[in-house]
Amino acid sequence: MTNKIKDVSAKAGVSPTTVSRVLNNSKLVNEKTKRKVLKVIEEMGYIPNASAKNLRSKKTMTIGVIVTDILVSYNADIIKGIENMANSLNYKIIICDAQDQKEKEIDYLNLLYNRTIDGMILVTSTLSDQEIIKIAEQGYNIGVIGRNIDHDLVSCVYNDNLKAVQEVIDHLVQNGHKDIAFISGLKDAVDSHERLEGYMKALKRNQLPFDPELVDNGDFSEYGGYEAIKRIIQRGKKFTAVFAANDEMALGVYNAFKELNIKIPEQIAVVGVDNIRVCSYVSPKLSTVAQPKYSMGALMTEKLIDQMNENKYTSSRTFKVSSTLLVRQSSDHEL
Amino acid sequence: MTNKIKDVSAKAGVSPTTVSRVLNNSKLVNEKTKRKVLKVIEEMGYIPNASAKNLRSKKTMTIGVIVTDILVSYNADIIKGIENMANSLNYKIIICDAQDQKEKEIDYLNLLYNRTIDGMILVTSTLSDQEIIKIAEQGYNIGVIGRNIDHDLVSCVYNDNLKAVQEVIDHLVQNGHKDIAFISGLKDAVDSHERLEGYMKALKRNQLPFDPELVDNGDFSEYGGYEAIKRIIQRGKKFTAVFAANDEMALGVYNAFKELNIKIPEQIAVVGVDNIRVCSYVSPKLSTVAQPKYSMGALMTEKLIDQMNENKYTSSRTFKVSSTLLVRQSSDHEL
DNA sequence: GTGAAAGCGCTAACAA
DNA sequence: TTGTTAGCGCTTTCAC
Repeated sequence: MTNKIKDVSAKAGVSPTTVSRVLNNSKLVNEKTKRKVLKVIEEMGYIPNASAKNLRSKKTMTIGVIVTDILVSYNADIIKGIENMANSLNYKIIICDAQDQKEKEIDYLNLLYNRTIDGMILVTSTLSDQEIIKIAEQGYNIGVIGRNIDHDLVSCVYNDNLKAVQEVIDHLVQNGHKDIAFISGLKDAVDSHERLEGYMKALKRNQLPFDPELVDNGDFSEYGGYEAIKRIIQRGKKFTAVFAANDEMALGVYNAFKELNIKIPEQIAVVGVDNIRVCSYVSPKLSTVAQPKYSMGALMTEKLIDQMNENKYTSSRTFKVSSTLLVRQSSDHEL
Repeated sequence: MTNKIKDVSAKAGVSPTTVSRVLNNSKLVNEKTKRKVLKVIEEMGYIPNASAKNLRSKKTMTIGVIVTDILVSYNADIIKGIENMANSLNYKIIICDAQDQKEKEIDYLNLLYNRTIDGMILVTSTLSDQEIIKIAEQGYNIGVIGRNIDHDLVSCVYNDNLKAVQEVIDHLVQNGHKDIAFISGLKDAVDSHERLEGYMKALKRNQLPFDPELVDNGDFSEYGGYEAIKRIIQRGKKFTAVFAANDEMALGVYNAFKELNIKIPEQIAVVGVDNIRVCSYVSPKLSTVAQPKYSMGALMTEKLIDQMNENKYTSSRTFKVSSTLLVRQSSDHEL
């Protein structure tokens, strides 16, 4: 069988504890002893058993990440940020693809309960604030990306949706647009509420009326955006710009206008959110709001690990990050 | 503290062993006893400790996945296939983003050695065949996606590159092309060799001469493709079609021809490989070779888990999958 | 069908 | 600075 600490300690003429101390970089060990032990470890090709260590130390140095769908590039960018930061702090990550099923999401939380992982990061979860708070109050380390939950035990990194939306509307108004349609996301998504709120506030600030007939919901998919804009068009109201709550739906809007032979941006301006890769490849290039996804993942991870190790209440567990409006061809035209 | 098996067994009036049997669906337990134990578990909200279980049973039900870069959609698709299959077989996956660094890749293999994971899947690894075989011979479960390693202990799922390339060349020849440039990938990538070989074979089969001046290497990036095609153009040879070893490089080819005001597909045909999402959004839509990425990931996972549990030599650990040529606008024009 | 005893390989607590 | 002892919580014998 493989070597154990006992084998190393016997060969090095020290106790298992000393070997353990060397392995864990404890200062409580003489430099000379350390070198001797290290040499034996090298010679024997000894590798510590992680399961035994986990059991005894009650830590696994692993963080779980639940995402709705790995393939969505928004999530992939965040995962990259999480993985990189985790790795640099000696943590591993377990990826959980919930496939848009709340049931699966709840299932994955077992990794937290059965101590497979030390903490969990939820990327745009479908769990309610209350459900998440309850988990945190049971003593589990949990963080959420994309939403602000007001609780000392839940770390959050989220976006300043209001500011982002206002920036978009201001930009469109500056280009002479007065009738701006808005395609919101799923009705019960937190982001959707905030963005709709931002839309209304921004209209007011620009002294423009709010017309509910110019608003509809999509499901964040390309086809959902296509259908939503079709519904808005059918209502017969005039509008010269469309703001979609994400890029996928904005692409659906492109499809609808292509069918109708309406030119973007000459006849209609379109702006999305997320800055997915396709934005720069479609014609015309799609204006969008870019979120610092990688940084959001990295920041969340740093804070969660901090929380796990400090294990104390800090008042600032919540981080609001800003996004950037990228004006491309699809909205770069003055009326 | 949290409940342990002992607490459950005491309350249920049975031995810890029996509780363990219930937990693991052993048949060696009376239906009545089982129900009783289950009821107590439910009441106490008992959750087994995974670390203890891992230590004792010498399994973690976890598979590691090393990818060069999560953000590359080719990898993301494969990961999705792996995650889904693993999950359905009750396994978890740990994602390792090697960020194109061989050093990091080697580092991650420690997860295998220290028993954090039961097996490892390499997605287009930079390790040599010999290095991988050595790991397998040490008794670790390892599988590779994207390459065929001829060894009983290494599971492989890879693509029939030769056939794919021949299909592309045949398609171009059918459309009247006789001078077909080829942009290969990194010189030392296995895929590159195979695709170049396929290119030469296909030319021969169509009785076309092979001109090395129509071949160049890129680094699989968009800009790499741009530079490669520029070099080929500068040599002054005539050609009417370009086959790039992946879509990113094909996009670089688009950029070069746009600069030169040369029309695709009227003046030049372009075909890529991978079927990344952007293909369908650029103008003209890019013809490409689609690999069954999701299935490759799923298949690999199924086979690796099989291998881990059967723990016996099987002669067929190697699976060749076929790809599909998707003819879109960029090559849909007869000369 | 059930249980008692042993121990997976490590580290924490305490003692020296 | 080092070592001894005692378990972490589970499953695996082996016995009944």
